Amino acid sequence: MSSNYNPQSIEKDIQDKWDKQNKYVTRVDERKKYYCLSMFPYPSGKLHMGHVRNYTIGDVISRYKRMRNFNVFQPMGWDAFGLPAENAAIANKVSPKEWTNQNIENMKVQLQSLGFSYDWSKELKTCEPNYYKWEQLIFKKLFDAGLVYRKKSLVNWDPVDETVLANEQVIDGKGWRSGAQIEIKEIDQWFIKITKYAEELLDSLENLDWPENVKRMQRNWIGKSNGAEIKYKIDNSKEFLTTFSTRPDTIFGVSFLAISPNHPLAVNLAKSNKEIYEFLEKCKEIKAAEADIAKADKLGIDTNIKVIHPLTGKKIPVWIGNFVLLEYGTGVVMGVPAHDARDHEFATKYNLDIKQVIETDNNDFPILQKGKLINSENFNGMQSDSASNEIVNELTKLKLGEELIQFRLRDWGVSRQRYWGCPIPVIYDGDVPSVLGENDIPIELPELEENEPPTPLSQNEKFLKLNKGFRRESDTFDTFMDSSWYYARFTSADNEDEIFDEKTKYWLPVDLYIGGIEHAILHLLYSRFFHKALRDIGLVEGDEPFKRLLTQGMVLKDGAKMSKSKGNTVDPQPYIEKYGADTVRLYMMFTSPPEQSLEWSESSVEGSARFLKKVWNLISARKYSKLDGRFDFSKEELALRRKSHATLKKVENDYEVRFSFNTAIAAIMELLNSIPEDFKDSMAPDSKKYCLDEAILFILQMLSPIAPHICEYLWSNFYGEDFDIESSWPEVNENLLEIEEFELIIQVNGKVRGKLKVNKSTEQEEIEEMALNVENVNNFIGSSKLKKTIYVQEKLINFVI
RNA sequence: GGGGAUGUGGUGGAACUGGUAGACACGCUUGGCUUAGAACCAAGUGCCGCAAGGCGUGGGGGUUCGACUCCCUCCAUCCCUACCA
Repeated sequence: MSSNYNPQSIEKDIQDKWDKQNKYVTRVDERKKYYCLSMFPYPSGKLHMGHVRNYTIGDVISRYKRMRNFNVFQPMGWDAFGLPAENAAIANKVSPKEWTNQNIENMKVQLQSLGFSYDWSKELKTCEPNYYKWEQLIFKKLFDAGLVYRKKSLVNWDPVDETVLANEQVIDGKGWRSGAQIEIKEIDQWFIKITKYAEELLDSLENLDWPENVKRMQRNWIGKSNGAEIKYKIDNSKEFLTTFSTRPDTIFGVSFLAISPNHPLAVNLAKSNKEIYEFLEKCKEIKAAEADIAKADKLGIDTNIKVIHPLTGKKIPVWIGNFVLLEYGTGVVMGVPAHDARDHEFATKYNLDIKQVIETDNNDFPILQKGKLINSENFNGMQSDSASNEIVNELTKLKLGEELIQFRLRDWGVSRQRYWGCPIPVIYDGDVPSVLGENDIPIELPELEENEPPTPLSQNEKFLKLNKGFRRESDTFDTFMDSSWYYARFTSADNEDEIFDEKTKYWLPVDLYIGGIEHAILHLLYSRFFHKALRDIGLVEGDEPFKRLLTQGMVLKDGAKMSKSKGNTVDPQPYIEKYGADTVRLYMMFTSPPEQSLEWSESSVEGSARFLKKVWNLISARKYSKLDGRFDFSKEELALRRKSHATLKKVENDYEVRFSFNTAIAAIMELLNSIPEDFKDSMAPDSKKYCLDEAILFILQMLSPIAPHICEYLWSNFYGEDFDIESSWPEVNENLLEIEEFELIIQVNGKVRGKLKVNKSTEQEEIEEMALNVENVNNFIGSSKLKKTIYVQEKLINFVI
């Protein structure tokens, strides 16, 4: 007699068995490899449902691929450096290291209790010298390759705490702890030349098997634009102001130039002009995040400097505008109020000229579309595109401009003024930096004393001070550095002597990368760049790190992304304890398709638990009958077999092509529901038993990637221990899928008025006649004349009257 | 401000290529079982309507024999915006 389904005990047993067998420790072998990677977590404390969703998707695919005889590598590790550890350290008086390691321990136990088939022998933590020494080596190699440089750049400065703040730590322009008005400050920082790879990063998106929306976001972010550089001579000076514009055709509509508050000219003017000085001070109160700058009121101040228009020779005023970014283009914008929305807003506010130079029917400024030029001297009557060419030619002749391709993408600033990060391996002799090489690394992060709060390394004299007046670099790396190459290090994480090895060659690239859509741009772009740079310094092969990408939608709680810092996380633990890991996994996969964002709700967890119970009740007390399948099956028996095979076909497609786990589960539920009662009777004839056995085997195999514990348990009980469910996948018998009848939908004027079972071999004429004779259809057509009849093969017929 | 998504019953969602809207679940209703409850089983369940039928995929408009699906427009929500990860 069967006992009740008790997930807690069987899950523990099955997991112990896997452990004992080292089942998921992976080795290079002759099978086809499949590297399935889920984005490693920041160890924030506990798992939340967003993690569970992400990691269940990865595990389902890994397990499925294993059943299809792939050599699957699925590692897991920790993105262990970062700001929250420092915050926690200050709040709770534990060192960032201790806090992080404790969190890792907790989260690892949770991951293991969910039964994810990770190869833990390759676990890595980015906060260990063992990992970051290689990052320091990479930095040295990038430096030697000419990809690293230093330049001044802006940070949010808290004048009270005397620290640099992350954008997240600035709330309404105030420091989150001190409450002080922040100010934008310029400091020296390290940059990596990602822009050198802009063109390649753009071009090689083409062939990636990534979701179109992610590719689109990356394309827009890189932002290649064709335009021209145009020089405006400063009146009464030999200097020029250079602008970049994608619309040189509107050059006759320029009525002002706007320069960034951080532009050297503006900074210079502020030294002798009190009003400008005050304006710049005011601009410093807006935090250095693009969204904040863009949303701030557009403010400007006239510098009283004029420039000479390169084609008309007219004098044009130069303004300072708080919306102009120094980092993008030249930090100077040519203002064309009639044909640019932002310029229009600015000009209206400050009463600057608005001059129309493109003809349109209505004069609703701004007019953004291209068209025929007016008010443009010799260029009147030309169309925008050819006018742009002609104008650029003219400017080139005058040596006042030239055609230019510009990218929106900016170089990557990797300096952070923090404690809990990878030290940048540099020492200074006075102001002169040298990047340390292989023999001098790792530069280890200094340990903190008991109860010592973490302060930026710049305040740690013991660490900074070296012999003979040398000093260490006090900045640490952006944590995006850590996560930009971990996918490669996983393959050789057990190798202490080399950064990468033979295994790296075997496993890379990642065949499927799974993670949150919020990483669509930064993390994924930095990793793609790193891979190309690592390739060019001879450390890896191939052009791209991630062959295929699956971006899961966010798990929301109270309408916002679930995250520790927002304090709206939902811990899976109580659910695992109440229902078991299989139910939690099943529920997360069933409740919505992976790419969609999902508002957390537990309302139907019960349904998932109920389904597994049904599976248990059907199978736990049965044994496989070992029949050979040579029967003359009845219609009913064939129907069940057809359902089994059709479900298998659908599930294969859902797992492999569509990543649509909710529909796969629904199909398996349907199959289970469709088994007639009399097939389950112990006295049922062998032919029925055979069909039932087939359905049971299929259900267990199809479900096991999602609910591996219960399926493995039931499988060995039903089928026997000698054959592992993980090394088996059934085959679809296409012959069984053939049907001789189909249901015809009959429409009148596009509305369904009847249905009819029709034999597949029936001719169209006969079908029309049969359809017209259906009583309800006849009622609707009555004596009306048929205008048109549309027949869709084996599907539908529509009579238009 | 810019970029990317999403919007379907009371709820999560399905409809894969323009062809039956609401699969599969949750919830709810009724009945069975039970001393009672839980669990389980059976039937029903988009809305309006006694019915015939009509209406219905965020709002408005369009293309089509036919639109959740394509086009235009508006609205709402979420994510990213280079120092949260």
